[in-house]
Amino acid sequence: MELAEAKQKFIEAWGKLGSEWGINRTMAQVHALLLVSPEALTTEQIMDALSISRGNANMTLRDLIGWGLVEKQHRAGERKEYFFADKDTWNIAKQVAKERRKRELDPVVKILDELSNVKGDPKDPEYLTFHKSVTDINKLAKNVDKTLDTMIKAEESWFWGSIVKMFR
Amino acid sequence: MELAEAKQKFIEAWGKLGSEWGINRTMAQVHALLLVSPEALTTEQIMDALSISRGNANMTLRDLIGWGLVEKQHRAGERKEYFFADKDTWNIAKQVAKERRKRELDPVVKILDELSNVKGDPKDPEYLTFHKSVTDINKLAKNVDKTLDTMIKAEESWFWGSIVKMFR
DNA sequence: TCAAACTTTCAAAATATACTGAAAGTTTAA
DNA sequence: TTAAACTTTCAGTATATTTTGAAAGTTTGA
Repeated sequence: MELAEAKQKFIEAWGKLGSEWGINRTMAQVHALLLVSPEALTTEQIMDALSISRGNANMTLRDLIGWGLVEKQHRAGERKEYFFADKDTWNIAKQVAKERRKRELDPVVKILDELSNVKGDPKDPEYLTFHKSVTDINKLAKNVDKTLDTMIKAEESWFWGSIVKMFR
Repeated sequence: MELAEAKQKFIEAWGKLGSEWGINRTMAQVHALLLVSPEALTTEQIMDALSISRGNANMTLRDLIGWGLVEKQHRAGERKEYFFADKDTWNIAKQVAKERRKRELDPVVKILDELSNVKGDPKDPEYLTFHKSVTDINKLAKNVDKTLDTMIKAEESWFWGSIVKMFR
């Protein structure tokens, strides 16, 4: 397989996985493109490589910066902005975990906490089932939350070392 | 807060979380509705509770059964089918992990394996960056894969016990 | 065998999401 | 201060996803 073809496949696969997990396909593709680029790229280059419009490229890059996955680079004597992706897989994973926890998991945990406190007739099966499901899911969500928090604060070596040993 | 209102909030929250993570909102809502129902429900009851069409209810229930989260119940002397959700949070988490691994993660790992083997000029920075990113992500994906596999095979007590102790 | 009771299918419609491109905005250097 | 070089915005458009609902299919009991 040619390198160019392989890059294309990588970009497609990453875009597909992203979209299946609720991340905009184009955003995942731009990220993939930057991941396989040794040099920082300009908006123009990204537009060309992925056949997307200037507006789309601009918004997507802004989002990626917001996720902490990409950064702008300025070069002396140049007006253009260059974009560069952090290539460290562990940083990427941590960053994604951190953002999704904050944006999506934490708000739900907040609601589940409220709903866990709803009082009702302890003889009413409707209430009992509601209460049990909500508190059980709350416990699970809090566990996931705590796990992600630990992961975010952890050192890379911890992940590649101890978790692998543990899970077997 | 009234029980009815609380149920509604739970259904909404679960639907929102689902859609943010690439799961059809209606599917997550039907699941939530069944989770808080002590008794199995008919298609009609689900249609009414969530204001969805018969077709949608039917397809969504079929999907939920496909995910292993819901099962059909038949009652003696009745033509109607009843639907019931497994209420065990641990089973739900395992089931979702299992399906998403199979449907979405494994296919990507397969592609990454192929791309890891693409050969190129070891002096070409384009190749080197591509190769490093792909192999690094492949390692991470395999780790996640292995972790999920262990989780799927693990006992509930293991999860609630040792993982909680570990992450702190 | 019939028809009532129920389930499934899927083309068309509705809705939600993503993208475009041109205009407006900003920065820089002469 | 001007204008070229570049970035940002967002209303309108396009695309993708989800939902509807009526027709077709199936099952059951008389």
